[in-house]
Amino acid sequence: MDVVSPELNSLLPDEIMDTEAIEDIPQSQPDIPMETDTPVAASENLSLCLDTSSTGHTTSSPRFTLKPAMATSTATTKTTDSLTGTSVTTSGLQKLSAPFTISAANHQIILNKVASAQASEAAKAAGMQPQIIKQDGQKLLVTAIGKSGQPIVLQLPHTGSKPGVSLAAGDNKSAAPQYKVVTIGGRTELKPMMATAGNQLTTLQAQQLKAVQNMKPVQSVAVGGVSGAQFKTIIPLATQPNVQQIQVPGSRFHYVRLVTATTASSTGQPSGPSTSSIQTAKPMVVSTGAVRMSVPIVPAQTMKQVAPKPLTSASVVTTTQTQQRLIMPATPLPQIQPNFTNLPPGTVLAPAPGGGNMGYAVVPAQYVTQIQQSPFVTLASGSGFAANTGVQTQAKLPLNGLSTADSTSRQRKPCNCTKSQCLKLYCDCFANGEFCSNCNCNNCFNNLEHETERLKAIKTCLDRNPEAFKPKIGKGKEGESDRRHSKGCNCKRSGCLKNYCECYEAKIMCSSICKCIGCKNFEESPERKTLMHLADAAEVRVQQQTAAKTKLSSQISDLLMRTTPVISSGSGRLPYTFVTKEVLEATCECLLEQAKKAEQTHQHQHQHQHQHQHQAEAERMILEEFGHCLMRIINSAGKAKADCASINC
DNA sequence: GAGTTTGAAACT
DNA sequence: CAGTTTCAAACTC
Repeated sequence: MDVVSPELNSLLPDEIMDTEAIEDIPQSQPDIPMETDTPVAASENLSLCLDTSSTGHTTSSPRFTLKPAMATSTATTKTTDSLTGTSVTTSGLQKLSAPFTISAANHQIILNKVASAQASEAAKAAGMQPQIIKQDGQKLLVTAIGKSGQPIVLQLPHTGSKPGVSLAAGDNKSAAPQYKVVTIGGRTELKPMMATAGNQLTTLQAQQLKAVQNMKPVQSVAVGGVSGAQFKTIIPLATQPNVQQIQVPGSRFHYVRLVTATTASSTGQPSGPSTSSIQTAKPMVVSTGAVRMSVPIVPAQTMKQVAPKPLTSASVVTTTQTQQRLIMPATPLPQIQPNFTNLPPGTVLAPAPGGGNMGYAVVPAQYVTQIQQSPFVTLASGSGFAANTGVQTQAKLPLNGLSTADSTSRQRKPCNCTKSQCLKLYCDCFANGEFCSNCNCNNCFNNLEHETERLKAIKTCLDRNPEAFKPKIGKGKEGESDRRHSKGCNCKRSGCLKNYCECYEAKIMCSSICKCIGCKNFEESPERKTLMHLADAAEVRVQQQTAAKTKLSSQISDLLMRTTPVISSGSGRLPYTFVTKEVLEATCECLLEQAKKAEQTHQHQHQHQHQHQHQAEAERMILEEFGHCLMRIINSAGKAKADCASINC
């Protein structure tokens, strides 16, 4: 099955198209030629279809396919998955608002991206309907309507549904208050939706259509520095699997991940637990036969488990039907909201503690990793996706030139900010989109407890520089190095050979865009080569020392293994009982001291000596010392045995 | 560990 | 946009 058109493939960001990126996203920030505010083109109307296989509601191996939607179609378009029979029905509004549609055998989600308010107005005038989804199994409609661009999430209960039947607009007879309508602006409403007895979501009420008109075209929630995005990203509330938005930095596309809450009720009844849990998401692996795609989740760091920090106030928006959590602000942030589109890469909305009515906070995706590590939060796992247990690793995207693996395997340095409140780019934590954790900072505001301030700070940074939270190390131009600093350095005194230089620090060479003076950080630079050699030598030395310690440790362990049975046997071989732990430790100290001595001798007197000669000399010295140690042990043992014998006599 | 140097970020 | 100040990390002693 190949449902991905070549044109579509060409539009996809590298992270998606990289067939090797399923588990390992390339380090470099991809060049994504899609950062534009232009209205959505026909080719951009994609349908993400979840192929759930024939097992029905149990999605063990979800597969996603990308389908180009017929943006220009004014009539209802029905797309059928050739493998599963999954169908997606879109209405004529698609002409005006290009939706992202996710469909599955039992789940469907439509994410609208409304091109413009005018388009919505036109839609209303034309009496067009919002997206209609019908599907075997659970129905879900997620649309993007709301006043002042406030997204609204509409959701169908997780009840087994009959095959979908679309109803005509205006059918108000079947009030189905199962749909949770949530606005980013802080209004949380429950609005009845029109649906059939079979819970088929068919249309929106006129007032909701009206809201569509008023929606600002730029209201994307999670945007990797994309200004003026035309998308609306909506998070469904109560369905299995859940959906969490995904933003590929720099990409115009918004992706969603389907996640499942552990306790999500399959009957659509409200669930009890008040504790919040945001389901861990997995990279969506899109398989279309010839094309494999993974949908990256977090652009910067590995997300292991998604779980919100313990909250001091209402932090969970729980729908009346299920325990879905909406990760969106619950209160209006008029002065900030418009800049949701410019939030750091992968920004999601997460619960904010102590916020009173402010139920949710805007959190860069990287923060989620920290949030989820909270011990207070249980990880929701569910039946939607198989293998949903335990720690999960999300797709990895670069963080300032470092792959996620790099950035996560390496413990982040704690910051020491004193005056910036960790809300300026001076603070590495803040700049990297992370909460401060185990830092040495003073008066830190880079935490959920100061969400409002942090949000403003993010806005300020983005106002100043829309790319502020984008990785600084990205791909260079064609023909140039794969990695280079996006702005270039401006060094004057360091020669770009110290960590003051951002290029050098990122282990890349300066490029033509650098404005440095006296740069020595270029390919043929002798100074740079010397530094590299020194660094290599240091690394080799560390490796050797590690190997020596390992070897010695192994030998000691071996020795203990041999002697212990003798000691415990009480066989009368008294001398061996002297090889006690204390004796061994003393012996090891002697050997280590000898090794240090050999090293010092080499450094001070024989630096010209070849490496292998030095090693041999060091080994000789250590072995000699070992021999001395053994002799002392044997002598002591012999003496003790003699003493013992004399006592026994 | 204290003090200095450095260059990015922030400010004017 | 350029010059200056602020800031925190890198570096030195």
